[in-house]
Amino acid sequence: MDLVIGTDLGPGDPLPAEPELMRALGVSRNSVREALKGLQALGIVDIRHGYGTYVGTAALRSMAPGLLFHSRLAVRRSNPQALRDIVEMRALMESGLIRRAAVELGPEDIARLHTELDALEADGDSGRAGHDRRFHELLYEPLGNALALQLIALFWDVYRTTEADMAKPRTDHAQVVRQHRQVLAALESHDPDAAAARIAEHFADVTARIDLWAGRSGTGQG
Amino acid sequence: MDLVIGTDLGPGDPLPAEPELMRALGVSRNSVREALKGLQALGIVDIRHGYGTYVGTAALRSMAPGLLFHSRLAVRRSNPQALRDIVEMRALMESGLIRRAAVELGPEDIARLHTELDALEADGDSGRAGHDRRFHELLYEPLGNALALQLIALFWDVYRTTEADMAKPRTDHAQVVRQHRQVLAALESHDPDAAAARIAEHFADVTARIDLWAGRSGTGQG
DNA sequence: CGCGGTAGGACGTCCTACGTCCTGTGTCCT
DNA sequence: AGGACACAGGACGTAGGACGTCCTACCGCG
Repeated sequence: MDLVIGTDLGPGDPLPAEPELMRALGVSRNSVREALKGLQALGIVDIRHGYGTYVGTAALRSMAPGLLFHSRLAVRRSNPQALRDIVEMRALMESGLIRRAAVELGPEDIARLHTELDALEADGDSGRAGHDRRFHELLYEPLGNALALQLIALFWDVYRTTEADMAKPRTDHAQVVRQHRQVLAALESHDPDAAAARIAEHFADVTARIDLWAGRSGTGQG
Repeated sequence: MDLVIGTDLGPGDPLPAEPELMRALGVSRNSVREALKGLQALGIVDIRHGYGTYVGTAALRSMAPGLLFHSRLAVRRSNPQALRDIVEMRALMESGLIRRAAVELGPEDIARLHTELDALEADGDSGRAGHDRRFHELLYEPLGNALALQLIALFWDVYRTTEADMAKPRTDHAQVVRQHRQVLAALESHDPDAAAARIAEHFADVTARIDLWAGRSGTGQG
């Protein structure tokens, strides 16, 4: 890490090859590779077979496996708290950001959201995940906070994957579409409070679904 | 990861030794070690020299290096946006959580916060970081959201370390103490709105300090 | 001019050997 | 008998070499 920062390399730039790192750092190739493997896991470098090693660009996608692992472990032990925590963080972040979105989003942003929402409604339950995720992305993309985008995407992925591990009550597709439309309506009227309230409702439903699962499958406390 | 989840291991439990993993997975020790090194970076396993390998407990501390790396890289290139993003996320999370804290914290929690704040004031600028961090931890520890605690601690660490990289305007110690006391007062009167407002003020100051740095040292946009 | 084969670089995997750290056991000294 | 030290064993850490796979670039051939 210090080497990259010290040599003025930027995201996407190629790192020295393994043999050169061996000489530069005075260690064997095994150690170099293990270090790179660790950095790769953290998203600091991007290793491409037969091509080279490059400075990474996305910091947070890399922690999805770690978070996912612990969540799955918790769910596997019938402890719903990890899922509740994730949903609470999503609710906190989105409730705050949606206020900015209500103020800052322009007509073309709104139009894109309408398009995505129509696609979500049309696709039915099959292709649902993709459009739902994309909708939440489009909500906050114009705000210019790359970290927020990555965090929300991260938690979305972790939640969705973990959810798949548990035999959960089916989601009401029509209800999801309706809630999203209400959020969009609040955005169009540039009403931060209403938008935040709608988002809060959405997440309250999600939490309720987790409680339902916890009640019939787990201990309720782990 | 699948092996751990599949064999009903929990956090803290020991993993099979490297030779056994070689046999179980049918790969060489190098590959086993590189895989473990990646999992270690993600906080999924905890490797202890001469002792053994264990299932990890803290999921998020592991992504500090990655986030830290990208933030330092951004600051080094005079791009303050990464820092602004981090502070905005802290503000979003803490503003939301502080409302729950205002309602749920008991007298003994408040007492602990007073103690920590006194220590912060007494220590002056030298030991400041530790007490400031601990204060924010104590605020949200009773809420039972382990993920939130880890995220806040993570962002706190990343922000503090990155801040150290830039020649920044000094923080007004007395002002920090005063702001924290105001937050605590709002908590004692169980007033969520006031607490959230005080926290928002605190973070507004932090953001202002970043803008000051950006204005005199960077491009303002990278 | 276009296509396919070939050479080189870079990462992926494997094997072997030795070093370091920790623990448990056994012996020796007190 | 009790405690300190030495030793052996297990587990992770590091090193060096060899070969395989993937990708790119170059060159000859049609």
